[in-house]
Amino acid sequence: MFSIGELSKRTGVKVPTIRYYEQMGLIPEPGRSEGNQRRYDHQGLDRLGFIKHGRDLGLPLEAIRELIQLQDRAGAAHVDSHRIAAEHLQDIRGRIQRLHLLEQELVRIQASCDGGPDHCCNILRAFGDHSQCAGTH
Amino acid sequence: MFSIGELSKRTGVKVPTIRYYEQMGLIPEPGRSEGNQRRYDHQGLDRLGFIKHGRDLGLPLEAIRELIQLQDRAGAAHVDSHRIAAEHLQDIRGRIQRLHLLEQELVRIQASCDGGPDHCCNILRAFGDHSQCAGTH
DNA sequence: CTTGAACCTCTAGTGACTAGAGCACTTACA
DNA sequence: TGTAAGTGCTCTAGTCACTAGAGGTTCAAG
Repeated sequence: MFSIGELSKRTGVKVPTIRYYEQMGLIPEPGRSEGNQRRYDHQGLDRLGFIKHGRDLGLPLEAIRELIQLQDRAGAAHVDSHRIAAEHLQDIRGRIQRLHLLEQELVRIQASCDGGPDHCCNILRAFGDHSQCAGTH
Repeated sequence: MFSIGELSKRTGVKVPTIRYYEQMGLIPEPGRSEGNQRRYDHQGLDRLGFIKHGRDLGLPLEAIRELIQLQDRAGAAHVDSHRIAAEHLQDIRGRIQRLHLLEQELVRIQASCDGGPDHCCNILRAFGDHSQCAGTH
């Protein structure tokens, strides 16, 4: 049995965040000490570790909540967990693509001014002028 | 002179968002009709277009606010606007890199189950188990 | 027994909007 | 000139995933 601070240290999740997860119903309310302080065991540690990993992977809390419910009733878990993973993968690939477009765009904006001291900088104009952009965004 | 709805149509920025930008001080308070409705001209259109483009590029409103202030006092704009662009480019490249790591990670998680009907799916375990991950996140 | 760190609850703030309530105004047509 | 639809107004509250702070209590080491 250990305190919320200890749990925080072991998982890397900040103390207020742990309380927030509890409030959101993502982790069950733990037992308490005589003085009303939270006391956790390895189960709490596992659950929080699962959430942490999901968050690090960029899953929204709602998706994590779904996965947790799947764990609890393991029967139908198969198809759904694949779906969640696939959806998220698609989402991430879309985000990567969009960021690549933005990268190109910013490179173009930077190139619109060579940075020389006597040069009239039109980087601001480039920021404002969408019509110069190659892609859509 | 045109209404907020017309401005919204021309820029692709939603009406409540325009009002929000005004509230945040990103666009000046426009003139009003006799009945107290906002009336815009091409200046308002340009300003909002600038903000829209910046947002599409992923700049936070604070960075856009900086750029707008640079436009107003054009002297020192040079160095600062380059700095803002460079910072943002760095940020975007970092995000792309992190997303690539997550992509690999999700592919690995998906591969941990071949999806066959008799297969014991451990995709949930893979989600929970950070120790299997290649990279840090 | 004392001290200081860690804990408690509660409220409010972040960014960038979005949604809704409950009204007022504008505009096109009869 | 009347009216109805559409658009506009302000204000408040909600979103997500936390984070910060106030003001008080408990725990653990010396």
